Amino acid sequence: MTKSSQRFLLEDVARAAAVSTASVSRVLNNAPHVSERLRSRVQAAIDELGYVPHGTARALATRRVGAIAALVPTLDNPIFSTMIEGLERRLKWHDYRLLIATYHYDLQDEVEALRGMIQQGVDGTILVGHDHLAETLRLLALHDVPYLSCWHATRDPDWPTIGFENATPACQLAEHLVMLGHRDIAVVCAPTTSNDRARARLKGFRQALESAGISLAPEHVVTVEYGIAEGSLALERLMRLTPRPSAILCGNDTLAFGVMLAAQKLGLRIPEDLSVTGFDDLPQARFMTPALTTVAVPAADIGTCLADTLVARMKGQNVPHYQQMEAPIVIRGSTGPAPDVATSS
Amino acid sequence: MTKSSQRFLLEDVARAAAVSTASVSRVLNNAPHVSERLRSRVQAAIDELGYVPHGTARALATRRVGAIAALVPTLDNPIFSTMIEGLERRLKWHDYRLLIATYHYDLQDEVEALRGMIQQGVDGTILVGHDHLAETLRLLALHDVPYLSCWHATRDPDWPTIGFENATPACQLAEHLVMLGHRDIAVVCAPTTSNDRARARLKGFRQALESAGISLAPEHVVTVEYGIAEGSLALERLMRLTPRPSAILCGNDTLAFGVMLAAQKLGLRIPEDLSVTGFDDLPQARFMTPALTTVAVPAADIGTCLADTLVARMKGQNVPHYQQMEAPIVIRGSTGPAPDVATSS
DNA sequence: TTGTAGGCGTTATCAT
DNA sequence: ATGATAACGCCTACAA
Repeated sequence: MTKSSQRFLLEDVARAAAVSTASVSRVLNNAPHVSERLRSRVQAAIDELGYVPHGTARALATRRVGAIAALVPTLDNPIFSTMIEGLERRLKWHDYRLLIATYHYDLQDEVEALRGMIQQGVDGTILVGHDHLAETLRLLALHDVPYLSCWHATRDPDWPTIGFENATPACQLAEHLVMLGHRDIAVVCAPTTSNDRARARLKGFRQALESAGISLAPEHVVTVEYGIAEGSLALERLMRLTPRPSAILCGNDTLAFGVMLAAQKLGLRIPEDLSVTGFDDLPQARFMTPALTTVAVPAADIGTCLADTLVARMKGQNVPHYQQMEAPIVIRGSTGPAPDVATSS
Repeated sequence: MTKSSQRFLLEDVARAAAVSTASVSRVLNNAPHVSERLRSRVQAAIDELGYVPHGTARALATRRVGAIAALVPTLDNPIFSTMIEGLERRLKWHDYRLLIATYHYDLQDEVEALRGMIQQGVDGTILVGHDHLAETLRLLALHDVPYLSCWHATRDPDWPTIGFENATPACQLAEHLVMLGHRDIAVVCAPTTSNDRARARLKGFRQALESAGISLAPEHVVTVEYGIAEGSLALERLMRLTPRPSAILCGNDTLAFGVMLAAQKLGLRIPEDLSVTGFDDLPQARFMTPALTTVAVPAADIGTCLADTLVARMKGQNVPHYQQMEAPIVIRGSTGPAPDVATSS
């Protein structure tokens, strides 16, 4: 009934097996040059005592913790939790634990979180996107923590990354609308400060429209926080414009849901009166009525790939600095010919 | 250009400030009995060298890691990622890091994950639900790791918990349907093995119906995996029954979405031809057409409360063994009078 | 108030 | 192949 629930130490195992602590350690880490006789004797002692190695002590001696950190903007966006799922599963497979911190798009918070993780002791770090404070990079370098960024496609020597193009599919979505005859096109996007992905998508939209000779007026770009209700508000604002846009490009699926809802509430038919696009391809996108035209972001695959690549890098293996995954647009029922075209035909 | 990027140690700070390592340590942990003069001198040295304490070494000496583990079934269900969000934010506030592992409703996997966490060294653990293997409890006790369970309302001396009733609101939902005149009621639920929450909900449904004199025949209970498509399949199966059920109780919102979609596809109007209920109150529930009648699960609050309570417990404070939160039913448009009633009136 | 020295539980470098 | 023993980096009695 002692206060400290006497757990056993490596030393106890050594004593029980009548060998040295070094030998126990060797068995534990199945090092070479261990006789089968000794191994089994030690193993028996381990089993009998129910000995569990002390991770912290091991970490101190090894200078390897067995954990990596993931710093993500938020987990409330399913696209990130899906990525984390993939990451965690694969890390577990590699026998690494996952530490998580969120910073809600506040890059200073990201720095603090990173500082905490480094102090905690992590063997590697995953960051989202290309927008970070200089301090972030400095910390990473100072403590030479292996790291990887993701979700963007910027080739930057400072930022090894596993990502996808945000601008390109955004561009394709806009071209798709243009091809359908739309000329009055508006954009609903997430705040672009500290969010290169949102910026890249907006840039893609803009670029495609401009090469089609369509300029995106400031009042045609509405920036709102993430959320269904927010998307609805954005549409209501856009529908007060004259002429009304015939198509809405949304920065993500959730905003698109909000836009579609508001449209229905306004009596607008989709896609006959209004075309809508999203970005992410959340599970429900294909089930909406009509199904949402969007971009399929390989969230789970990115998570898996991040795990494999970071582990390889931590092992000192040479891994590609830049890995790009496909983020194809998927065209569904929420986009259709522009009303004018339909009418005038 | 040495291999090891010379980071500074506490010893270096001591030397730079011309004090003992003990003094530096005292400043670091702002212990009492430190003169202001010494403190500022040490602080200056710390700042100048950019010294960061070595968490692992500190953990070994202190026997306190500054991290807690959360073992959740999955992160692909938004209800859990929302809880994790709340948990992580609050833990950060308490200056704790969060380790995450998922076990996909495989309790043996949960044990393995827990073992990993304990070995890793965590100061506390969060578990979901009341269904666990005996080994889970044994590990927790053996290593006396403070722990908390959540999401259920079972009063069990072994399981301190912060949760809510699953059966009660399920019951209320069923009663609500009965009150609306429904007699042919079916249930679509998630697999109940290793999932006490799903079981409790099913039990609540069943209980309410039975006290209304309605028996839930086996073919009226369809069990499917989590997912929208799965919900749709379940409804298709149920609609082959004669007579067709006039109301569907779903184990969670996602299944309910699937059910509603399939219903629409079959030309059934909701709620005129079919009433549908969910459980969770995901963000989109209120935005569906019609809006979903469901149960509002306080996911984020649970996360916050878990953090506060676990931290208090780790500090040795006396905390309630059992905390219950409200999970009120919210009645919306997806439920309405039974067709027969409407017709016969 | 400040300093000295031993300990936290493993690993890893030497010998043997 | 196995065994001593010195790190690993910090905390904390205990001493001054």
